[in-house]
Amino acid sequence: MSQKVTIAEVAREAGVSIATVSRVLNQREGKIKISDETKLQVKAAANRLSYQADPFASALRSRRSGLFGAIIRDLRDPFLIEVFIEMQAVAREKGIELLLGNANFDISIAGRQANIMNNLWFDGLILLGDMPGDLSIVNQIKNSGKPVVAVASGTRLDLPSVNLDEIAGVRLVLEYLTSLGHRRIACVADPDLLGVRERLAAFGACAGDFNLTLADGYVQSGSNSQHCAAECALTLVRLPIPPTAILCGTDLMALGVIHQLNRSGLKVPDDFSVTGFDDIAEAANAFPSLTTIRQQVDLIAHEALTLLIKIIEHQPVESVLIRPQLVVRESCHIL
Amino acid sequence: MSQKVTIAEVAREAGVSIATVSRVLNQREGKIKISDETKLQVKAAANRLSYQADPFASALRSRRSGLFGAIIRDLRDPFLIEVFIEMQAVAREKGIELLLGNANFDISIAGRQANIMNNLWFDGLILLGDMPGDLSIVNQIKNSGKPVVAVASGTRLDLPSVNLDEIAGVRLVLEYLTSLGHRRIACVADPDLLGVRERLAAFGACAGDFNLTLADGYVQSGSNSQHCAAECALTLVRLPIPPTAILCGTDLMALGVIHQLNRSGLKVPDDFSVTGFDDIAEAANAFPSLTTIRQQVDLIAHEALTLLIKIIEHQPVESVLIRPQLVVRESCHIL
DNA sequence: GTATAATGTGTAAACGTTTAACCATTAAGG
DNA sequence: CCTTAATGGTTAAACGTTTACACATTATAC
Repeated sequence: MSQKVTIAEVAREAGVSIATVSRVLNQREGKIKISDETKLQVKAAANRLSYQADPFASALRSRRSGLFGAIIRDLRDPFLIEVFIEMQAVAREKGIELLLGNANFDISIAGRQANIMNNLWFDGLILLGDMPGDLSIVNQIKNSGKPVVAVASGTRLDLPSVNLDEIAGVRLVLEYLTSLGHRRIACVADPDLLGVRERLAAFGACAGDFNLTLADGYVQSGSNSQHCAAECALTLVRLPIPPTAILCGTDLMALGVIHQLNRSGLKVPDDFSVTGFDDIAEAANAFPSLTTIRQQVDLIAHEALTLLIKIIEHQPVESVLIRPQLVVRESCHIL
Repeated sequence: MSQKVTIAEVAREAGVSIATVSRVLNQREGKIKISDETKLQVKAAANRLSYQADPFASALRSRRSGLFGAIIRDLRDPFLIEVFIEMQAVAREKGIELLLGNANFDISIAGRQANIMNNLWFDGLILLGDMPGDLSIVNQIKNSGKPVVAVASGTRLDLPSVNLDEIAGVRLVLEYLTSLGHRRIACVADPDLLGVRERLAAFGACAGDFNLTLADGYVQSGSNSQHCAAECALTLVRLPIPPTAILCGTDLMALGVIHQLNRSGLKVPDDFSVTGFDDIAEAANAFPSLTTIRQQVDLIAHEALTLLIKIIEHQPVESVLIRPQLVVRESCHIL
């Protein structure tokens, strides 16, 4: 229950002025130098009194809070969570605190209002995962003038962004599957996710290049959950001419597909080859382990934060496209 | 890029004093009344200029930010995530913003420091899931004098808390399993989780009451993930006298066990009955769907926030124990 | 020996609110 | 008609920092 100790008391204790204390503790000695002796004195005093600068006063005066905020589309999405965790680590290294603001915030008007309020606390904002429908939220944020970068949000957002090169990713998968002899390749994806929608589009666009039969019903839509993916899988295997391989829009859906196939007594990869996207942690532990496209989470996190900091410092920036990697595991089989 | 519009400008626009604007916008007219006419005028002016109070100035003066922070043990834990999402919703209803502060924060000293810093932004703190090992962080938080409540953190924390009545939960499961004729019941759990540890203890304590054979190797430990649970399951089925039912410490582990059994060609519930704990979303969608103990997430969220607000208002508080519910689905079978 | 620069520190003015204390004006009470 | 109470405001003092500016002192140059 320690009473508030202010900078003034530290100053008195150290026998210097308030300004000096502030300068020492913030290491912000631009033109101004402070003797090592005083520095030590101040730090000692601050320690003795266990002084903690009041963040509100500090932020009010300096117009910066040292807080970044992430707005995540869906807290239940394991990939986005991985990215967030990594970002938090990277931010911490840089002396920034990354908080998770609104999550699942597309639910209501109330959510949007709160969202705006929220932003004011943050020096910068990260949009994680693509934002729902009408983009009005994104526009509000853009108009607020807060530095912001979009991560894994699809490329059509007109914001500095970090995204996977979706087309390259899809090409990697198709190259691999066709090299195994597959021609009847189906797709299970959630078209609500902008990034995934790009994957879908790429799938359609590349199909020709790889000589694929794109039969009716080969593109199954469902929302990004194991449950929905399972239903899509059922539909696919019941088609008159079922596919031999199933390309899934996310690992989460791929896992759902695999579970459903197992359940139906079908073997992966013997009867069906299955691929994912993202390379979440569970992908490696699944049975069979999942062949997938890895998004390098650490790279994404690093690029995003670097971008955001550049924006804050008014440096020129360019969006970055992350190169995908094919991770071959057990879920695909030669035809 | 709207320039900052201050309360002074709103006051001028509305033709009233700064104080009046503040009062109207905060609805904080304790003894003081404001005519409806002026209220309208002020609100209109604020709207016209799209005024947003500066949160730092406001917090500095009023000593309250309207921000609550949650510190979550593990962002990958689906149950904790559910609780957080629900809490955020409840908080929003009350005009509070709940941010997710440090997550997975047990990783390093650096994390701890940041953690402390962080707390200063918040009016109140929620500890979500139990905190790692040495409790030094918890103690620091306690000493900081910040209002705090612990949620799903086990009961030995000496903080106002909201917890499941673990013993009652275990009894429910055992009652159910024994009523189905099971006597050889094994347990798969992560003893690192305080709450789960209590479940384990309850299991041991109740075993006698239910006439159970608690053979060697019937208690398998692993960390709270599908992967580890799968390994535990393997060990169990290979025992000379394997159990007929497996009680899992969390749904996550139960799912891991089920997947592993499926994989090994064993049938759930025909060959083994399996139960979970928590009732996460996936429990209902699993195959077979999971019989489990439901923790009422909405109730937990509501109680936690109510508790925290009471503490902030210096009202007397008592920890609450949530009554568990048995949810019977398909994963158990009569012996 | 004066002019100029470098170094280290203090003074005081912000930052944009909230809120205690005060002050008119009108209504009610005797 | 004077006093008291209620109503609807205003004024100005915080809140605890950061930081532009001024100011000594000492070092360096010429």
